[in-house]
Amino acid sequence: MNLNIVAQHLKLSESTVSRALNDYQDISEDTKALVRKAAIELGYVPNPHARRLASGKADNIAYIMPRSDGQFNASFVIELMAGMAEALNSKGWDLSVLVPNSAEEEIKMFQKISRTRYVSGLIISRTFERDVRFKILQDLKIPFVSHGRSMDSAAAAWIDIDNETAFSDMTKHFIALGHRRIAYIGGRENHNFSAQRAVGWRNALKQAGITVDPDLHQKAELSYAGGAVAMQNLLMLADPPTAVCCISDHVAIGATRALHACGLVPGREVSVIGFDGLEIGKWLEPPLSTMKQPLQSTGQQLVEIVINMVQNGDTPEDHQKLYRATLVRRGTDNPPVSGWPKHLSGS
Amino acid sequence: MNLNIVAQHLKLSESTVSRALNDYQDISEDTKALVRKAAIELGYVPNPHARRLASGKADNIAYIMPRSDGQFNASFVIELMAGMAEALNSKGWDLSVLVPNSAEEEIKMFQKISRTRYVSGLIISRTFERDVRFKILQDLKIPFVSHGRSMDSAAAAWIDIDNETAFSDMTKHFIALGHRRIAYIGGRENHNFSAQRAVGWRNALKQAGITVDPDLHQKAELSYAGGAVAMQNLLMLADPPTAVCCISDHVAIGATRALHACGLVPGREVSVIGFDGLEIGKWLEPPLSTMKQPLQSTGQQLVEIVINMVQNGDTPEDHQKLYRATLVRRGTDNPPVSGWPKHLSGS
DNA sequence: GTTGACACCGAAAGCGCTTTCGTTGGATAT
DNA sequence: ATATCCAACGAAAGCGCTTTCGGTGTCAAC
Repeated sequence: MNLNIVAQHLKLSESTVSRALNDYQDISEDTKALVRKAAIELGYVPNPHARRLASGKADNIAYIMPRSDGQFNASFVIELMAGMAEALNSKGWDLSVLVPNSAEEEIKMFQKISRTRYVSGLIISRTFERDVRFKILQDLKIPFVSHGRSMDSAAAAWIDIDNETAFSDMTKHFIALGHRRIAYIGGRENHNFSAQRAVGWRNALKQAGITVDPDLHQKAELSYAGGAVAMQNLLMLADPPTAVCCISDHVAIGATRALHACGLVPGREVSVIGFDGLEIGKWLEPPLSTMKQPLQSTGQQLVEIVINMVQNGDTPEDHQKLYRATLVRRGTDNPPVSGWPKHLSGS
Repeated sequence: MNLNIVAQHLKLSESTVSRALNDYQDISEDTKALVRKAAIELGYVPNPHARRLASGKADNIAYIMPRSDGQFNASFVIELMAGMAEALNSKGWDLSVLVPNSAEEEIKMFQKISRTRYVSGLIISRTFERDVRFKILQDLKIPFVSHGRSMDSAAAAWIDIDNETAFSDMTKHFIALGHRRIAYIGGRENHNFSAQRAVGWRNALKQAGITVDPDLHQKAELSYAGGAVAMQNLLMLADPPTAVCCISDHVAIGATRALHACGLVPGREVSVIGFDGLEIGKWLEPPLSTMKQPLQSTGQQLVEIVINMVQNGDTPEDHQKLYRATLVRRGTDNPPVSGWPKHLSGS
């Protein structure tokens, strides 16, 4: 079942049928209708490879999936991909996933794409504070959009959440509840979002006239274990915090585990707020407070941006969007209690 | 940079270069070496679309990603996909993901694939007890492998865990700890694994001479909320269980939440074991006992099976593998305690 | 009646590769 | 010497589609 057969069946030429299906202007509406009808009846679907070879367009986009290293949030990625696949499918495009094992391998993938053009657009994520990929992709002239900014993303297209404001909001919320010793458990700061979130925390403290104690800034692995270790460090301080801002729900969960281990209750002696809005948080004891980012449609939007860049040659800079995260109070954010820290509360 | 240029550069014909790169037998080793060297130097990478059009082979695999409906385990899917992508990448194949919104849409995708052959093999998951997809894919002659069995998968290729044995093991473990009132929280049984796990639970009870109380068989949504509801139902029984087998870690987490809500401690009054071996379980209070399935390499194996079927025409039935899950004791599986259930323990 | 303009369609040349088949030359057998 | 065979390569026909270009036919305009 190919163009030729459809053409014969209609007693038209292949080229007419092709142009009719692609809605060219020099085909009459009557024949267009005829052709479309016949195509459906015969169950004709164009061969993508032939189409791509002839047109030189790949009509698919690739998503660089972050490697599963506990460093990221799986349900987040799934949600994102589902959004992408859906948006692409409605346009007849494909979604390929690439899973590089290392930064070098990722670059090699880019080069291969640039050679063969077998992928028309790219979506990257997990950006670093300084991220060479932006320059590389720009040099290779591969249309791409990033999920997350970078210091090198000024001329690129991206969607991101306003990390700084989010953690500023989170910290201000703690301050409003009456907290003064407010810690931040972040990542190792090579990831961009990690640095931004630290800034938000720090600024909110400064604005409230609270001195920033460097001991209260923990740098952890972005995992359950990392959160647990960081919280242990905080608890061992001479003057431990009464509230902790966590860079992710995973880290926050690890942190609450460490609290439990010391006989403390999250949200009582030490308040904790995570980030990501994972559903699992609802089902913990006590339920984890968090901040939620609107990722429902993020996947779709990423796709739409790339498609616009590929098809219409849109300027990347015109597609930069910042979203605001919202606080979800569930149970681990409360006013400070008396009797904690113990050594300060008298006998 | 295409075949033609490489050929001119070497003063050979296109066909010779092509066959040399594809390791045909009628090309001398000398020229093969020469061609390969030149290809690397010139940075030649064949155009996948042209290759696919000419050869009629797609050299890519599509994975039908389960829709994100809380019904499945996201990290599981990610892990699987990472394995697939890696295995495919080493062979130069691509991984596409398809996310159907409904069963009908999924069928349509199959039909499109069968028409255009733009995908050479398929990986499906989330099988139902009766699953029409097996017959459909066989009729359409699309090579595929399933992650999970079905009553209709006799002639198909699949990888699965031995659900029945796993839940039999789990139940026997509870019996060995001294439990007699052992409940099972499963799914609605249209999913195949759900039914199999129920059978394992039931058989283990029968073997131990314990009467199977239908009240102890809860059918829940496969989500946190579903687990919570099911546990509430169990707790309201006149004679509640002392141990609960849960179909998934998600359900188990919901169930423990319900226990906490009633002032009970998971692993004390009521023991709980989940299934999947999610890492999150380690970080709960108390840590959730579970059963772990070996999914490290499952993705890779799925891919290898499809590739073998596509390339060598392997018979599907020859690729059916059953894996055994192993118990991971963490904290919520303990012997029954006295004083529970209350009304049976006297005043 | 000739010219233009325009709407509509067909012919044909690719896109870059694979694969069949035919050709060549040299080695071997007779 | 002739016939036979095989290794090694080139020629050429596609794969199924897109896209440019040219060619009709029709109608209004001068």
